[in-house]
Amino acid sequence: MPQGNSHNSTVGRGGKNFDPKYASKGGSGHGGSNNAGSKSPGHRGYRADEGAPKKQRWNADERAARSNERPSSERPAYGSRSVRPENGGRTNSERNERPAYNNDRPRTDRPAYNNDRPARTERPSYGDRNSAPRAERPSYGDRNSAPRAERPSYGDRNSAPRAERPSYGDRAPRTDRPAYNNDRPSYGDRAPRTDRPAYNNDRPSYGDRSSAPRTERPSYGDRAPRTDRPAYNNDRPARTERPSYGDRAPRTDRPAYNNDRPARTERPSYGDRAPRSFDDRAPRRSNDDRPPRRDFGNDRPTRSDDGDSKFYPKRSEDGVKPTFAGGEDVVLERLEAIATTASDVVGVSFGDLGLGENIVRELAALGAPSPFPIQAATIPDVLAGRDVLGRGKTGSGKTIAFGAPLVEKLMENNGAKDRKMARKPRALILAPTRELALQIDRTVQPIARSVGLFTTQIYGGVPQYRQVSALQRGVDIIIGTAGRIEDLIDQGRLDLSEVVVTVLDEADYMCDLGFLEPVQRILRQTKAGGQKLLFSATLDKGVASLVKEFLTNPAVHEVAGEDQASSTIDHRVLVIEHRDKGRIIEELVNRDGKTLIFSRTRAYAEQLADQLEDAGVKATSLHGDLNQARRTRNLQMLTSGRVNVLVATDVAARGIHVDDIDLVIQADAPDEYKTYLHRAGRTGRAGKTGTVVTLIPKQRKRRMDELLDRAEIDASYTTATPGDAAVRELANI
DNA sequence: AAAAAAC
Repeated sequence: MPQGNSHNSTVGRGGKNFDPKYASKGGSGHGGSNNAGSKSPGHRGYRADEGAPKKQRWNADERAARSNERPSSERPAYGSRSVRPENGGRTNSERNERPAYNNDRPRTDRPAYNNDRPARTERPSYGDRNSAPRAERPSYGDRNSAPRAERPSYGDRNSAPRAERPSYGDRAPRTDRPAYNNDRPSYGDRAPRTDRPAYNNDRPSYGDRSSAPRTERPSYGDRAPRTDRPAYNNDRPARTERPSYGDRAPRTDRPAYNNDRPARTERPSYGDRAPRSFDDRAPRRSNDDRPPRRDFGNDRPTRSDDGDSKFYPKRSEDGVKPTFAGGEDVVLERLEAIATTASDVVGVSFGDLGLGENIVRELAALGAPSPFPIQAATIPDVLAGRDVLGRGKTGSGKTIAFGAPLVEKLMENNGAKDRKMARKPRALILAPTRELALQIDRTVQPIARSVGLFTTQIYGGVPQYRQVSALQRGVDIIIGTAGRIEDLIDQGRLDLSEVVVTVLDEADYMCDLGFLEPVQRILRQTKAGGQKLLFSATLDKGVASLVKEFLTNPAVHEVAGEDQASSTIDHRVLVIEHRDKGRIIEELVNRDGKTLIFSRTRAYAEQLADQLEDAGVKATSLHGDLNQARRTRNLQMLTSGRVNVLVATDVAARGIHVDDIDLVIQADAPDEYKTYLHRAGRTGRAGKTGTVVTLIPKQRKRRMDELLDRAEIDASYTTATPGDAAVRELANI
């Protein structure tokens, strides 16, 4: 625990929502010492007095107002930064937290209590499942909404606190802060241990922004090579060729690669290799990813052969080992068989696809009056009970593609009639991140409710008792993330034995190292022979192992003509000096639209958000070092438009939908082309236009070329320095 | 190497 990185920190912070923990930590915490510590010169929290005012700094309006009062000199980024770190966050968080602490307990408790009690009393009476449950569960269901509804009022935590503070004048802040101080100190001590480790890494670098870049670069230097290699490793294993080369060749080469670019320079000498790698790689990778797209027809045979091995289907493929061909064959064939085009869907309605009236009506209310291609392609097969693999580009409507037919199927299976208080869940939707799970529920819940079914979210970072009580009351559809689901299973509070439909969203990612095994364990808990639906914008052979173990004769669907050429996204690459990165980003975000910035690390995301705030830009961050309440809140701030800039790690790369993000900036280039595609897919959704700007140092051009090639993206390269017309032009998009 | 995912 002590070292649990993000989680611990997350939990710790989240603890505020959870009295026991919070108390325990606080108890363990060194309240008094904390204060002292925070005030010590060496501490970030030092200058607590100043820190308080600075916190308010976050609000641009307040800044402006205060600027008169305070010398601008106080705000120096440093001061604020130092403060923020302790808070575990930024000024925002601090502000939010204070209100949060005061409000949070009430909030968390109230929603729960409110929801539970009313619900409970109601339900009994509801013996009438239909009406009653609906009425009630809305409340449950609306746990989200309920809290939301409430929050609005709180809602305005930000504004409220703001308004209050001014009124408080100095004293209020003081009184509050003392309390905060207690927290901070506690964090101070704790933080240093858990959180700070991460921050420490950065800050040293931040401390001096100039230095920060420096520290990062070293990391890049190393990382870049490393990242590449892993990729290479993946491919190579796949390459049967190397085997022919003997194992050594790959090995020897890699060492060279390790040297990174030296290796690359060598490659030139390898002359052949690069081409090979490309040929091989591109084909294979493309096969893996692209094949789905292009290769369906062509490569399938090979793939089928290749696909045998669970983990290295691709690798073995070229090779000649078809031994395990079974699983992959299925995939390949399925892929070829079904490609839906937009024209195929013209005039087709959801009703035509087999969905009932209530669901169709609800979909229309959700803004989906008629099916998108991927939806038209998969819904009939899902309703027919088949296992389905679905690939539709980012923002193409995959959630409804599995969510709507899933609900329809549960309803058909006499779910409503058999419903009972303690019934076990019959459907499970797994997502890689909490935010995505929450987002999926926002779409699926209303659809389910329209036919009298209930959903609940099961994910970590929040107290579990509400989730558990919901399960005890009985729910039909579970939407969540792997960790908490396994946790509740282990506790005997969640039984998946009646789950007859399981969905893996971002299925290829769910097969990545670290996710695969938990997912396998969970799938094994579900009803044998149950229906499985795997969806992703980059669905590839990576799912072969799951397909082989859990799917039967799956139908593979994709949408024809959905390539990058038909995309509504404009891709740009800015070749810059690393030291200019911060300033260039500041210039790029100096615009009206919503901007999502991706960073490779949590620490840099945090630092960059702070930097932008210091530069007068309303920005916030989203990454795993934040507690869940703040994660949710910060994402909501972008959604609501309270801020126009969100700096995030790849936690936001997949699935997250925020309307009208028209610019995605990759402050750090991604390592994998799939990551690029998913990050880029946060813009240009549902046919809208968007721009993706990737910042790279010139020595990364080669890698970037390779990545874009694998992604089948054509991007323009521009060398840029701060103040360049090219940068201003992008900012004026 | 990073990130995510439970407490």
